[in-house]
Amino acid sequence: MPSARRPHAVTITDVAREAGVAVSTVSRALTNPDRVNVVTREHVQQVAARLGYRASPAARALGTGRTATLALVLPDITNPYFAGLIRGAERQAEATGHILVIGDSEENARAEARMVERLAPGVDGFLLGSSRLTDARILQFDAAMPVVLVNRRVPAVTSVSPDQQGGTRQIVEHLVALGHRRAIFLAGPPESWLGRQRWAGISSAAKKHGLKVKRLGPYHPSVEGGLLAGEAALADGATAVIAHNDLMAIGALKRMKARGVSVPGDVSIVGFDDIFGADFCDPPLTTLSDRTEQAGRSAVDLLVALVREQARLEHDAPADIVAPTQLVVRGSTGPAPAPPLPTTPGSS
Amino acid sequence: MPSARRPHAVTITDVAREAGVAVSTVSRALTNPDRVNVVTREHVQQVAARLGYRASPAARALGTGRTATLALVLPDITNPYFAGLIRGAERQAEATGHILVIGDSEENARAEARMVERLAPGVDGFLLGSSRLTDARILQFDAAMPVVLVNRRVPAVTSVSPDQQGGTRQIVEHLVALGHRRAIFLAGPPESWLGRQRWAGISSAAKKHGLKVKRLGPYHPSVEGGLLAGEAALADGATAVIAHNDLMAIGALKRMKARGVSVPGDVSIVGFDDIFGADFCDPPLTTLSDRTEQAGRSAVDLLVALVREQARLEHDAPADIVAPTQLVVRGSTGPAPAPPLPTTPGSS
DNA sequence: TTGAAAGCGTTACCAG
DNA sequence: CTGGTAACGCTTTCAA
Repeated sequence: MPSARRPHAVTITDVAREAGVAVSTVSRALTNPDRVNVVTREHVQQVAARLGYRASPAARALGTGRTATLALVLPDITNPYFAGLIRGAERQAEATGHILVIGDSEENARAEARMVERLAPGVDGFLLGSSRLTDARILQFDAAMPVVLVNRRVPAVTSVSPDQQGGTRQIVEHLVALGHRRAIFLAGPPESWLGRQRWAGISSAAKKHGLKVKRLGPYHPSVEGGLLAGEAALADGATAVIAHNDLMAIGALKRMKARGVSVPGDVSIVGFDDIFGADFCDPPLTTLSDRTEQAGRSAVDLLVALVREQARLEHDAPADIVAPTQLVVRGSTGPAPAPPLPTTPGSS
Repeated sequence: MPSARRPHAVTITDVAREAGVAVSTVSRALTNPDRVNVVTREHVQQVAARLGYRASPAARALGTGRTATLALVLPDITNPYFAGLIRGAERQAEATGHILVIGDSEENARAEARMVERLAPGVDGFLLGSSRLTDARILQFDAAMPVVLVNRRVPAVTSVSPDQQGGTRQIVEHLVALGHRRAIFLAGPPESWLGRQRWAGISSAAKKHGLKVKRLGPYHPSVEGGLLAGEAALADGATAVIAHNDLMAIGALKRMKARGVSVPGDVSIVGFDDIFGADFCDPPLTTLSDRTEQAGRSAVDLLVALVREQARLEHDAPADIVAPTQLVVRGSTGPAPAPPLPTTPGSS
């Protein structure tokens, strides 16, 4: 009794037999058309089409060592911020003849490393989005296989990241222009490189402009985290709040609303990412926008190039794309409120 | 000069040599542990671990005909509604030892079919989410490989779908209780089974409750589509609007706001899906909620079972999970406004 | 330009 | 319980 496996529908051998040529000729006619006589080639191609032949990816991978599959690993698939990245990556993967597999690390470095190791044998390379891994671990993976970082930069590793320096400067200048003198930065996970860049950029720009900024956190980079963070921000009493990302900003917004605090009357809020919803929350969110779909496409292109280079044992200098960011000013930021009369010290 | 392929790091042969046993024994020790003597097994496993052995998915797939890979195809990866489905599917895929590949059909039946055909040779089965294909095409795919439908039912095909009949009843009763007498349904794509169910359920419940409902559309199931749809709804003058999904509802909401129409003062709006953002738009959206992450998990479980059945040539009756839905009442629905004094006919 | 045949890494069958 | 050895389907030398 034959084993109950699903046989690969129609194989190259079927095509070869039907076309009256050797399998090697079929292989060539289909993958290296120029290495085959025109009439042979067309004949083979027709037969293949007629029979509905589809090459077995497994067999091809076994022979070539390449799977035509790319992996995209993210800390939180449900964060709308990543939707654009996923779509961009998926489209470009398809355009370059690749399949995209997806992995969620749940904001967890260990899970991310496990995911990479689990996926590694079956893919040609990795797109690591907002990786929570250490630089050392990333370098280690990068040494073993093609890796492109998105939203992260590590020396000597190919990457695509949004310009945080310019972005944070825009934010700070916007707030200063509105008369704010004290701001709070609600920090996300310490593992977030983008978060660290944001804090660094804000601190530096703030110093330059005489804005006092205090960092609170870390908080989980979600609406729930923003709820907590918003509470803490309220207690501090700054007139401007810069959240690690829009999810947190929206959470903070919710909390302000619940507490009867007017945004932007009493406090202004700024986020990062310009995610779905940032334009229709109440008030709409002022936020730093970047083109995630484009980043996804670029990242795939870079990764595909890396895979090819590896196959040829060549090595270009790693590319480092820094994509522009743009502050989208909406209703959540406004002029700083007039400072309250200072309470006499000791009168409490 | 050796070809520049990436060799599969450490193979079963390496392990066999190092452990002093045959490759077949290694294979068994690792995949059918009970078919091997305890001490041999443990020895082999240790050696494999020490060498960092990872089976080649390609080689395994070639031999067994199974890839341990599942595909999830969706009409729009960026619709937040699908985020939960993606996450649920991804988690359960991981839990069952599978890899999840993702495909976006861009609301296009032809693209969806192409995607399925493109992915088919490399996966064990398909999760078709909100498929835009015809029943006939789905049956055709289902005959050729394991398929689980999500958000769609087709006779004899395994599926997981939210209870639209109960859901639409809840919506209609809610509106009727608020005193609405005329409503508009803003339709999505005709290819959407869920959309057709929604219209059917609403019509039927409306008739029962004496609510007049008119259908407008079809519109693209996006915020942009909702903008257009909202305009049309305004022109019609009904007091309640039921949108194909939350994306459209939010678009309609935006348009109302822009037109100075009060929601829910002048018109109430109801959506479907309870997506991210439905709770913080202005006003928050009354919408029919379903558990997408759970649906994703269930769908993967069903698909894995199908794959196993196929391998054993067994065939259970196809499962049809209908998951409960729940109306989440928020600020976008309220009492119907008092009817305006009827204008005298002919006085225009 | 084409054919024959040697892998690629696993699994599964068949002996022993 | 274990070893040897065909497959699995394709690519890629190597010859002709």
